[in-house]
Order: sequence, then structure tokens, then C-alpha cells
Amino acid sequence: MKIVTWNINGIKARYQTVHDWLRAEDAPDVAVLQEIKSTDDAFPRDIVDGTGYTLHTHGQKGFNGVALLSKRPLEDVTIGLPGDADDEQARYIEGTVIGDTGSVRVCGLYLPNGNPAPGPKYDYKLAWMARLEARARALLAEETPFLLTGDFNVIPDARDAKRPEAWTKDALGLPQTRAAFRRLLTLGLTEAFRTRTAAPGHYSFWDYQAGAWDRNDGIRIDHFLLSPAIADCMTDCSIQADMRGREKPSDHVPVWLTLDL
DNA sequence: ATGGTAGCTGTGCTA
Repeated sequence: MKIVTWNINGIKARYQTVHDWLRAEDAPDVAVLQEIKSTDDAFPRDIVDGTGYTLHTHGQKGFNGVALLSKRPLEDVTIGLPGDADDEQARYIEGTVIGDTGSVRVCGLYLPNGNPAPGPKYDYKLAWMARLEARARALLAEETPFLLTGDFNVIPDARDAKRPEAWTKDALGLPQTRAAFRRLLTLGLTEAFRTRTAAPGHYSFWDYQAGAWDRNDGIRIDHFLLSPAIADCMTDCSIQADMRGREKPSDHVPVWLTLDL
């Protein structure tokens, strides 16, 4: 089973790119998208016509928004991260995907950017991460096989940035941000890409500005965190970096996870 | 210190 996460930076701007990508020979079984920047009503649902994907969106006007697409049976889709009834930002969706030998709860997330830090936006980011940790604890407690994936807006360590020193005071790289991310790992979750690739220099985001792609001035902020049972059936995790060099790209590229499931 | 780019239904905000 192939699962992919991708921050598309706007479904309207990326319609044709995503349309064609879903019809590629190696299209994923499950696609977890962030920053659809669309309401549910305005989302062009014909993007999956004839593909076999079922599509669920959790959108809002102008910003944020996540989507979950699956060619496998998809059950019990829920939206919103528990823990704050007043949170109106569309950043979280869950669904259970049925595989050949078992199922996996796929938790798709668009974690707040948090800049400028310090400030209310950074407070919101840290509070959101605490809610995510609580959700992970609950899933572990009920022994549900699951994975957290999406745009975490977290640079885990120095290997994950071309210029690590440029991010030490940024909300994506502050010590408090990294500590909150590490708390997820110490629960017993596996960071899929880092487990398979120890070397630095692998990125999932390059800013549109200042020729970041041409200089490979990137950061790795799109991740898969796997519960123990799912980590046991991982066979691959890779970054589709070439997508950043194509016509009219998103500033993020897809990250792939392959499971024997 | 600044500004560089993209995507939103915008005249600034978010990233």
C-alpha cells in the first residue's frame, strides 16, 4: 500500500498538476493533502472522476484545508483535532484505510506554521502540538495501528535544513518546537524517512523566494510518524523531489510511504 | 537589514 502526503498550496492553482498526478501509473493508494485553500463546496470534486478514489475534504475559505483520498476502502472519516472546541482552523482529518492484511488509521494534518515567534501564533502552534500528542496517546492506548502524516512545519534537526543556523529562531526550528516533536517520538512513534535515510540534504520544501530551489536551499518538514505495528510493515519512504522542478510547482513536494499491508 | 515569490477573491494576510 502506497500512501503519500503533499502540501499542494491551493487546489485551484494546482488542479491540473494534481489531476494528472492522480492518474499516473504509480499513483498512490492513499493521498493526504494539505493547504487546499478551498471551502468544501468550492473544491473541484471532479478531480477524482474515473480514478477510483473516494475524496473527503475539510476546508475553509482562503487558507489551510486538508483532504483525504483513497482507492482502498475508507471508513470512519472524522475532521478536526480534538481538544479545543473553539479552534476554527481546518487542519486535521482522519480515516481508516482497509488494506489486504490489516487496516491503518491515517491522520492527515497541517500543523500551524507558528511565525512570528514568540507571539500568539506560536502559542497556537505549541497548543496544537500538545493536542496532537494527546490524540496520539489516545490511539496508542486503544492499540489502533495508525500514522500521523502531513505538513508538520517542524524541522526535526540540523540535517533537515540546508542552512540550519537560519532556522534556530524560527517557529519551524526553535528548541521548543523540536522538543514537542521529539515528545511524539518518545511515545513510541517512528519517523519513517529518518529511520531509512540518515544522511543530511533531503528536503520536502523550498521557498518560492530567492531561488531557493535552484540553490537547493530547502528544509524537511513533511513527515510520517508511525505507530509500532505500522512501523513494522514499512518497506519504503521517499521524497519525490523532482516535482519541485516542474511547471507551476507547489513549494512542497510529495513524500511517499510504502507499507506491506 | 532587506527583499525576494506565490496564492488566496486581496487593496493585506499567510506562508
